[in-house]
Amino acid sequence: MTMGRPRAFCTEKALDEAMEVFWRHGYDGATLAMLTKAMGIKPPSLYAAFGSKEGLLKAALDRYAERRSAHMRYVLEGATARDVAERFLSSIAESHTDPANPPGCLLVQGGLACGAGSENIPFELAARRAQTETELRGRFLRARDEGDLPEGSDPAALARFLSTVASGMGVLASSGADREALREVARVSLAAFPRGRGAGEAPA
Amino acid sequence: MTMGRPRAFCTEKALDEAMEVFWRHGYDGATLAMLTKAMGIKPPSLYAAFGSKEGLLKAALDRYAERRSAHMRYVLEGATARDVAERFLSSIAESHTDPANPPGCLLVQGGLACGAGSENIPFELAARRAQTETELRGRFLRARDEGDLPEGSDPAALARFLSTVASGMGVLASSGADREALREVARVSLAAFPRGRGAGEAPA
DNA sequence: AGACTTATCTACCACTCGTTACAAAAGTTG
DNA sequence: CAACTTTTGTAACGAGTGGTAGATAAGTCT
Repeated sequence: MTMGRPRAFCTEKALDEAMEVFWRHGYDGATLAMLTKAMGIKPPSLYAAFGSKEGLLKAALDRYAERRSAHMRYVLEGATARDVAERFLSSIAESHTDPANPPGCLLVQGGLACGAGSENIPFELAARRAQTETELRGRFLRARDEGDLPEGSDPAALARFLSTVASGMGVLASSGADREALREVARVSLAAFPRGRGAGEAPA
Repeated sequence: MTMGRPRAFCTEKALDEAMEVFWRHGYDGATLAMLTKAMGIKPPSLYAAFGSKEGLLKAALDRYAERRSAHMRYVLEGATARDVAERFLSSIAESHTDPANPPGCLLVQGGLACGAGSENIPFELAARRAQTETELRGRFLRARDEGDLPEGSDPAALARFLSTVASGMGVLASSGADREALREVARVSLAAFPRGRGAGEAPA
């Protein structure tokens, strides 16, 4: 098919390894030496395939989003706004403590602050985090139109609240909190969420 | 008084400048060049006074905790558990968007993930974050004993929830969210908090 | 004054960073 | 086969990293 010497490594497997390194050490903390070792390739192969360290991160972020999209679709398919919130928080509690990955969220661990020369990385990550909030807001706007949220509810505020709690759970998981701790936070958070179309009841 | 040549810079002023650099760029992202320039001193003075880059961070963290202690004392003096929660979230919304400081929380911005040679930094920051949760938990345990929380309430879970939301607000502020956005999150979060000793009402 | 103690500055250390020439290797195409 | 195209490994690039000698300056002590 394609001409020239064929690539000796699997791009997707390599991206998975790179993702793990960025996840565990952050963008600045992840060195080319770590990345190339984990990916099992040498620097020239990395640069030929991804352009730069930043290009590699973006490719890894794309793959991360791709992985998450199935979960997010399931979350948004919740019958009611409250179902959606419950699914969202539960899925976060599980995924952020999945032993197959570093703890927390790549979009948070990747880097909230970076050094000289990578100042744009935090923006990139923030933009990807905002994506989730946008999806939730859209779903909650629909829920309000469907009469699925009480009158006084603010769909945008609820979406931002959930997304903020998710970020907080990322920080918590990154500190070594176990799955049960995250589930507890999810449970308490859900009490802030309006029930059906009426008023709430006894929160925890 | 003390013998030898007197120090030509003010330790506390220098620490404030260093704090700002760590806050804005994270531990790994903050280079000695940035730090010495901001502090207005040369590397040997820095090392004589603080021992190492890590020593400087810890000194800055101590100063950060000192600054916050007054706010935290005010928060814990709230009459009821709900007052405490309200004061806590409000104070976080204000302080994390204080234009006098970089956005967010130093204990989050400082570094959730670090590179080789500074793997212990995230632990240090996590330990300091846990301090706040511990203080809240202590206050809520007292509140329960005073009959200030409903029967089924879990003081530890509530403390962890608030501390998690605070971390999330740090991430949000770091993404450029304005003060009003954080206040909104605080308001919604408070709906998860039990009212008085009875059941809750219509949340937002 | 002179001995002593501590801080400051200039210059530099060994090392690591992200990135890239260059040539050899491994394929496809005529 | 030879021409072409792309990938791979070795080795290195300049720039910047955290950290430090060693000399000098600026004070206090006897």
